[in-house]
Amino acid sequence: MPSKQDQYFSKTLEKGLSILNLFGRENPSRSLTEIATLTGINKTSTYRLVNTLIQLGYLRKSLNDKSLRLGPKAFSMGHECFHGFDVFQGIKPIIDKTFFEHHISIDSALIDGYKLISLYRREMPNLVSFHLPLIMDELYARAMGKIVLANLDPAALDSYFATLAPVKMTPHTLVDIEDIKADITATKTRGYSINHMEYITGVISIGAPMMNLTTKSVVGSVSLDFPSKDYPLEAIEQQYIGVLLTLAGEASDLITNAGIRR
Amino acid sequence: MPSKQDQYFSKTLEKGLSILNLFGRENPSRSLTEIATLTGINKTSTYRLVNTLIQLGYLRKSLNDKSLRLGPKAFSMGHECFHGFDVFQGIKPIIDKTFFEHHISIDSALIDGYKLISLYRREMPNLVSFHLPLIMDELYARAMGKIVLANLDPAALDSYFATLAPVKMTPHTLVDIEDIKADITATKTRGYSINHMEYITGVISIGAPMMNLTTKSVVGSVSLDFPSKDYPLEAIEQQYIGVLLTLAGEASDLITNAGIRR
DNA sequence: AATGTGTGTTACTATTTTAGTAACAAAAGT
DNA sequence: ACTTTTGTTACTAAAATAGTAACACACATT
Repeated sequence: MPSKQDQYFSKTLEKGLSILNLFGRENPSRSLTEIATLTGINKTSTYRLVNTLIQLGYLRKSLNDKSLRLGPKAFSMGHECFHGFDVFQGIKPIIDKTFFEHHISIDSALIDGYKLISLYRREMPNLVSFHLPLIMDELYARAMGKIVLANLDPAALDSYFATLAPVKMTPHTLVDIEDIKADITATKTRGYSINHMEYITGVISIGAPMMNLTTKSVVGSVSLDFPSKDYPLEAIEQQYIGVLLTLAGEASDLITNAGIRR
Repeated sequence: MPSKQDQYFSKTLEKGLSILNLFGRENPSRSLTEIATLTGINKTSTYRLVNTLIQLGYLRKSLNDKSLRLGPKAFSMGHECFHGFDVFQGIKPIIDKTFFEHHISIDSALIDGYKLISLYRREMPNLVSFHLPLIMDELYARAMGKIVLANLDPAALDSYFATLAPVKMTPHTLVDIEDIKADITATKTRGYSINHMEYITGVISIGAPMMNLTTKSVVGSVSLDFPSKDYPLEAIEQQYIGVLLTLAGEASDLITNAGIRR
């Protein structure tokens, strides 16, 4: 008898994908028992699913036949899923236009859980060329993260703070939970977020949300990034808030038309 | 009773992944029936799997609730699978080293079926900046493709030719099947492949295989690319075959150590 | 407005697959 | 040599999927 919950939902597929999602740049290699405990799937089923992924080329065993790693098929599928994502193609011209018009560094990202996935970015040479991670955890310390937090519903925000352990990355990073909460509240009323060298010394950013205008929920954000030595915060706020909000509006239109939800 | 074939293989997961693989840059949008016919999965099961992928965020429905597209979760997983693939990280320094030592354009790719997936590339400014596709179908017209074909076992090569419909991309492109077969044979005895403006006018390339030295099977290839106006073919062959084969050897070592198979 | 066609969705069970326990083998660590 | 851990296999109850068929809905044609 099928589960009453949802007959038209495949738990097996969900489990298989959850296994694949355990692998990434931070975790290139995992063992079978590790996978079983992390996913909560029993060992036999884990073995079956992992074996399937191996046979299909999504995973492979290391030479010593122990640890598992991503296989070439995962690489090629990743390729396609990344470049085939139409929003990625759609946001390019929007960001490029603003980039060439105003000559400022721009970044954009989508939410996945409590992480931000870098969508597309353009960088000016005047910015300290920082190798930004493509997956960002530190929502509390980044303009793109703050504006997302400010637009989450209270329940989601609470569960974010429940497990948050802030790390001081620069002298300006806020690490006290109450300070961060106050900052988020201020961000909410302000309508855009400010990151004053809290993530990288010498970089000031302002962020605005990408909203799905139909569901009225935040699905990502955009930011403008400036070298602090050439751009004092006051000057940025005077000159670039309009640019930021226009850009965010265009991005939100794209998101809404594409029907992206969280 | 479980299937006698393999109790430790999940067909459901295989089907779910095959659905996800139908999407990509060439095919950003598909319908349910299209998916069902392409995969050969019956409509109900397709519906279940697609529904699962939607609920998990890997797919989404367009606004008119008809066609399906990749979702943000596919994008983020793609990201991770792409950048988390250790061979991608491993080949970078190898190619970079050769690039800075010899100042030539270099490309590398892995096989997936009868396609080449671009792995990592460095390009010199002197090369006509061609936006190469990241997934390459025209194996017969590219140096990286030819050397792969030359190293396939006869059966695989036959099935490649069985469905091949060559397209003339430049005046030099070989489109007669017999010509192509002869070229592959010549490539095999030569040990490296030559592409003399068959893919892009003005670009000459030489290619060598990335081999898994344990299984003695080809898993990808590397190529050196030159602008034909500065580099006649003879000069390239005199000067760069050694560089190419050294590079291919290093790449093969990497592949073998990583245990990449086809 | 009526009709037909295609597409997505749901209902219903036979059939197949998966979960879970347990046992075993092979490494790895002590 | 012994213990512990990790991967693999056997077995069957329990659960999920496949397949058929019917239905609803939109769109196009008449």
